[in-house]
Amino acid sequence: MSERRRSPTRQQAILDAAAALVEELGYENCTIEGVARRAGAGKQTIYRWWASKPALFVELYQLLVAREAVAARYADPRRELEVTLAAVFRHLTDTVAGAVLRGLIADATHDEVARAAINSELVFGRRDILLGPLRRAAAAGTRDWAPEEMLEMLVAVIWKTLILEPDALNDALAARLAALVLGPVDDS
Amino acid sequence: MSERRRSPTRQQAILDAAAALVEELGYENCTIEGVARRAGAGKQTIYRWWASKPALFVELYQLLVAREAVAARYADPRRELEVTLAAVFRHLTDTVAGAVLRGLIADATHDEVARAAINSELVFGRRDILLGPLRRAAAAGTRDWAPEEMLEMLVAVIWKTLILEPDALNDALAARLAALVLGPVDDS
Amino acid sequence: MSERRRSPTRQQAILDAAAALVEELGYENCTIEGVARRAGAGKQTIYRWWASKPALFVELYQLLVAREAVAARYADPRRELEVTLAAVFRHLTDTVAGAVLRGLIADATHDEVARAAINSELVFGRRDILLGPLRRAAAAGTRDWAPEEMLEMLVAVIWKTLILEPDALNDALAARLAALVLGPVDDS
Amino acid sequence: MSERRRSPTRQQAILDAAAALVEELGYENCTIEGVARRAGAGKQTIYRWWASKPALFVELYQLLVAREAVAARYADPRRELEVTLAAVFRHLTDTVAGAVLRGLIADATHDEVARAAINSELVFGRRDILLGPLRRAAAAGTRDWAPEEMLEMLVAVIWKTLILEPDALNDALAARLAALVLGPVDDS
DNA sequence: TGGTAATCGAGACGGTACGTCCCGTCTTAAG
DNA sequence: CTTAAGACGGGACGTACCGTCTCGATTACCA
Repeated sequence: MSERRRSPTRQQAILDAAAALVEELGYENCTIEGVARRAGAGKQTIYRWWASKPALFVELYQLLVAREAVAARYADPRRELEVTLAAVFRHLTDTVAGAVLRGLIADATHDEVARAAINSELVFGRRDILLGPLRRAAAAGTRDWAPEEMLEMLVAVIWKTLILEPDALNDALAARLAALVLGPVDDS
Repeated sequence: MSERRRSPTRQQAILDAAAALVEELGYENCTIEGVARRAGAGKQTIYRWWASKPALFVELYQLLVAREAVAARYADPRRELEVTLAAVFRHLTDTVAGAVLRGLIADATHDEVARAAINSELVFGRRDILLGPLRRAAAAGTRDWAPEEMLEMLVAVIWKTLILEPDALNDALAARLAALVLGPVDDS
Repeated sequence: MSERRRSPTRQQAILDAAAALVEELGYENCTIEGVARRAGAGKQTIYRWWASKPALFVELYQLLVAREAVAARYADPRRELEVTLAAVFRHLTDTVAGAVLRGLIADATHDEVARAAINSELVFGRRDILLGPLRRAAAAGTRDWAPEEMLEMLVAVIWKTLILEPDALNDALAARLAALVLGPVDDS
Repeated sequence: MSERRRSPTRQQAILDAAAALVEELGYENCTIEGVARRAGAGKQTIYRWWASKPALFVELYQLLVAREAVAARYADPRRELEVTLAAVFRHLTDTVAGAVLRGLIADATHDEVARAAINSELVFGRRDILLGPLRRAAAAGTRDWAPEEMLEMLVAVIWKTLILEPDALNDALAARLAALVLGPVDDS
C-alpha cells in the first residue's frame, strides 16, 4: 500500500542481476547478497521490495513468462498440442525461465510464498497456454477425459522432467506427451 | 586393504536423529550440525560416511522405504490400484518418508547425488509397488496404454501433489488417479 | 572512498572480552570463538578488523601499555633504574599485560604480525621507559657501555624470566639487574 | 617404570619423522597426527611413550644436542668465547635444533613439561658449553662479574634473537656478544 | 526553487551453519 | 600384548549469507 517511491530503474536492475546470476551460478547459488552486489544495490533495497528470495524470483518468473509468445493455432488438435508443448519447452530451455521455475519448485517444498505463487502464477502465465489446445483436442477426440485433469498431469510430468532431466524437454517429449493424451499416432 | 570399520550403532543413531529432526523442524531446517548434536556425534563422523546432506537423507529414505509393506492383491484391478495408491500415500503421510522425499526432490534440482538416487531409489523402493497393479490393470482393461508410461505419469502427479499440497495425498486422490488411468467407474 | 565505519563500542567490548579471557584461561586457551562469545559479538566482526589472534592481542597490548605510567626520576641513577624496572615488572605482573606479552612472544616464533609488532610496539610502549634511566646511568657511571645494547640485554632477560618464571619479576630481580648493569652496590 | 617393551626402532622412526616435519612445515604446523602418518606409526604409539607434543620434541631436542660437538679451547679467552658462541649459533642454524628450540620456548609459555625441560635440558646440553669459556674469561679479565649471571644474560639474548631474527645468529653476533661480556676489543 | 523526508549504496552487525583440521581416547585386526 | 590404522566425540578454525541495523549521500516531492 505504501509502495510510493519505488524506483523502476532500481527494481529492473535488481531483477536483471537476479536473472544474470541464475544463469551464471544456478538458482541455489544465487544469494540476495550476490544479487545486491551485482545490481549495485544495497541489500536493504531488495528486502524493501521483496520479502524473500522466492518472492524476488516469483516476480522475475512473471516477467519472463510475460514475454512468452502464445503458440499458433492449428487445424489438427494433436499438432496444435504438440507445437504448443514444444514452444513451452523451448521457453524453459532457452531462457533462464526453466532454471528459475526449477528453483521455485524446490522452494515451494518449504516456502509458502513460492507455493502460493507457483499455483496462481501458472494460471496466468502458462496454464492457459496449454488449456486451450487441450480443450480443442478433447472436443475433437474419441476418448473422454477432462481437459483440466489432463492439464494437471501434463504439468506434473513437465515438472518432474524439469527436475530430473531438463535436457529431455525437447520435441520428442512433446510428441510423446501428445500421444499419451490423444492416443497413438496411427489412431487415424 | 582394511575396510573402513563403521560403527553400526553410531550410524543408526545418526539416521534416527536425522529422522527425528525432519519430523520436528522439516527437511530444510535440518542441518548436519543439528543432526550431529542430536545424535551425540561429531560432525566429522557424519561427513566421514556421507558426502553431503542429500547423501545422508538418501540413506534414511532407503531405510524408511524398506519398511514399507507391499500392498495386498485384489481380483478387481481398479480396486487393487486404488488400494495400492492409498497405501503408498499413507506411507508418505504417516511417516517422515513424505517429508524426506519432498526434501530430496528439492535437492535433486541442484544436487547430483539426490538426482541420481531419486531415480534408482524409486526403482527398488517404490516403483515396483505400483508397476504390478498397473500391469494387471492394463492387461484387464479395454484401453491400450503402456504401464511404464502410466507409472511415470502417476509418479509425477504424486510428486507434484507432495510438493504443493501434501494433505491431498489421501484416499480420494487414490480413487481419482485410478479413474484417470482406468476410466470412470461407471465404465461397466 | 567511504571509510570502514567501525563501531568503537564493539571494538572495546571485544578487546575487553579478550583481556578478561586471557586473565581467566591464559593466552593459549583464549580463542577467537571464545572472545566473540564473551563479547556478544559475531566472529566475523572480529575477523573484519583483526586478521588473526595475534593481531587482536597486539592491539590489546598497545592499549594496556598506553595506560602504563612513566616512572618517576631520581637523583641516584641506580635507584632510578631499579625503580623503573620494578614499575615495569609490576605492570607485567599486576595486569594482564604480562600474560599477553608472553603469548605474543610465543606467537612471534611463527607469526609475522606478532614478530613485527613486538619489535615496534616495544619501541613506543616500553623501550623508552627504560632507555632514559639507562642513558642517565651510563652518563653518570664509570664503566663505558652503550645504553642501547644494555637495553637489548635487559629486555632479553625480562622476556626469558617472563616465560620461565613469571613470579620472579619482582623487586629483587630489579635490584639484581641494576647491579648487573651498574656494578655491585658496594661500589662506593 | 612400566616402559618395558619400548621398541627402539619405532621410537627412532617417530623422532626422525618429527625432525623431518619440523624442517618441512615448521614447529607449529607439526602435529602428532602428521608425525604418526609420516612415521607409519599409530597415534596411540606416540601417546604411549610421550605425554604431549612438547614432551616428544624435548626428547628430539636432547638427541640433537647430544650430537653437538664441544668447541675447542683457545689461549685467548675472548677468542674461545667467540668461537664457542659461533659454534652454538651454527648448530641452531644448520640443524633443526634451532626450530625445535624456538618451538619449545613458545610451548614453555604455557606448557609445564616444556618449561621444566627447557631449564634442565640446557644444563646438560648447552649450558656447560658456554659456562667453561665464561669462567676462564672471568678469571682472566679485569672486570668482576659472575659467570653464572653472564650466562643467563647470554642465553636470554640468544633466545630473543632466535625468536625475533633467527638469521642474526651469526659470527658477527658472536663477536658483539663477546665484546659485551669482555669489553671492547681495543681494551688491550 | 529550496527544504525535507524517503530512498539509496554501502556495509557493519549478531547470528547460524558450513566443511575441515586436529586433539586425545577408543576399538579392531593382524602380527 | 604390541602394533598400524583410524573411528570416535569434541572444539575451534575461517568463510559465507542471513536478515536487521545504521550511516551519509542522493533524489524527488511539496511548500
